[in-house]
Amino acid sequence: MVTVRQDVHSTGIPVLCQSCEARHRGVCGALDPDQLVGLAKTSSKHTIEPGVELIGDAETVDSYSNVLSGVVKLTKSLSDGRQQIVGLQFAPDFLGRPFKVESAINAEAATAVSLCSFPRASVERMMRESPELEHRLLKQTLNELDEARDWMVTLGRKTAAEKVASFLLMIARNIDPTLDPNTNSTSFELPLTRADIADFLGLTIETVSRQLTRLRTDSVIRIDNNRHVTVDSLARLASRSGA
Amino acid sequence: MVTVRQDVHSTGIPVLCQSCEARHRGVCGALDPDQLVGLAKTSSKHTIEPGVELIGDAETVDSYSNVLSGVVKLTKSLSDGRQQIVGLQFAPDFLGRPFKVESAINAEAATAVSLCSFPRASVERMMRESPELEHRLLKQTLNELDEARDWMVTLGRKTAAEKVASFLLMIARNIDPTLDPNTNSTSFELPLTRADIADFLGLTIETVSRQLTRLRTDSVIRIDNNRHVTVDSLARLASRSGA
DNA sequence: AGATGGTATTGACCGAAATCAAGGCTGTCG
DNA sequence: CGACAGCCTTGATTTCGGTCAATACCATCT
Repeated sequence: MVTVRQDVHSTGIPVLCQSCEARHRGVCGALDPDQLVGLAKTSSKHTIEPGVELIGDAETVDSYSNVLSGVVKLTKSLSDGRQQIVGLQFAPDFLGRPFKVESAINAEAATAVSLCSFPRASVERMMRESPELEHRLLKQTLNELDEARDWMVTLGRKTAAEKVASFLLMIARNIDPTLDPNTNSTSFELPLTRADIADFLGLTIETVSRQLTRLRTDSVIRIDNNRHVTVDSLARLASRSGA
Repeated sequence: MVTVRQDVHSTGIPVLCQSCEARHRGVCGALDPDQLVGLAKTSSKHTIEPGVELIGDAETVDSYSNVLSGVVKLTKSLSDGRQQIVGLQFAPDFLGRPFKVESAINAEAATAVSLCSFPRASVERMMRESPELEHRLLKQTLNELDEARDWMVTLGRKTAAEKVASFLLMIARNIDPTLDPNTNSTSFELPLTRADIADFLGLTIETVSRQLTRLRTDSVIRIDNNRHVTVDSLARLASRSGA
């Protein structure tokens, strides 16, 4: 028998499913205790290795998930193999496309990822019963739309140097949402390889590499082990991001 | 006293507000008759000239609108003036960003546009009362997100020639939603200038012009008066769009 | 008609990023 | 250990699209 714990997470978000004692804002926060018991019964926690495909292009999607930790990349491809990353999902984002059985996009773990998944049917039933859940989904979707449009500007109008700087800033802000623009130093692990960054920015790996070395030789950032980035001057990084 | 007519439009969409006897799917279809009377009282129809700004960057938005006819372009700009069109709204799209007072984007009439507008407060009240309305908004938002992500692929990974071909196909499909891929000929008025197309595709006007002349000299399309496009071979256009 | 202004086309040239190619670093496995 | 595979960096060269500049087209107004 599954029981539901109702602790409060340090972020203030209720910890709801026993199967995933972690922040869970995307879905659970909108439900009442009875619904939560039902949801907890059908939910399951997964840990996924980097590179594993979560949702294949043109596959039918039979579950929805909350991202509990790690980064998931959403990609689209042209028939000849050219690829574009169209979104990154960080915890506690919701993963899945309501009202459509077929997915036109690919979801893949960029880092190690832990997920809490629910069967499609449970989520859709609960959406019908609980307007508050749909309201939250609408809010997340509107945020994702804003982000997508911001990246359209980056893709369409920024130079390679500006793209890379914008990317680093975006990652820094997502890893540490409390980051304020006045601090001048921060550091984080890059969740993406050079190839992923290139696919995200519409560039080649060589160009990404060259721009990163340029930021390095100009002492804006340092990079250890290809992954660990230290930003020495957030202001200088921002000034190179094309506003 | 305002009365509400409840005819059915030729598209099957109910015609609801007296002030805008036209298709109106975005908002009104989700409301019950009582709500509609309330909405009709506060709604107002506007006709807007090409080039007029509807929502300014960083302005507060105090109304929501349905696009009844024409095309609205949504743009974002960098501080140095570089501009990117991040979306086009065709009838019967809904215009406005719920849950946010400030708009980060600019909306401008690309063609002559007619709108049916509602005060922010009416729409938000009705959203609270009517889950069905929120449901429709969620669906439209998800569709816009899909479109935005499709364009991210175009912006990031397609060549200039593919971008222009993709653009023409997208316009053709929006102007005539019943267009099936087997017909080989269609024609329409371009709703955007060369400058707008360039801003949409992340190119310059010169490049857009050159690609259009190339399609013309290759007899894929014809153009009259800079605006009226006839596609002679939809299949050949599609084969140049990069899939 | 001629003048004006907005919009589109065309050509010559240039430069940023792609492509091609070589080599370095790190970790794993025989 | 050495060989191998992945990932990243760096350099040389090419190319696609941008920039600059001239011209054309068309509508409107005098």
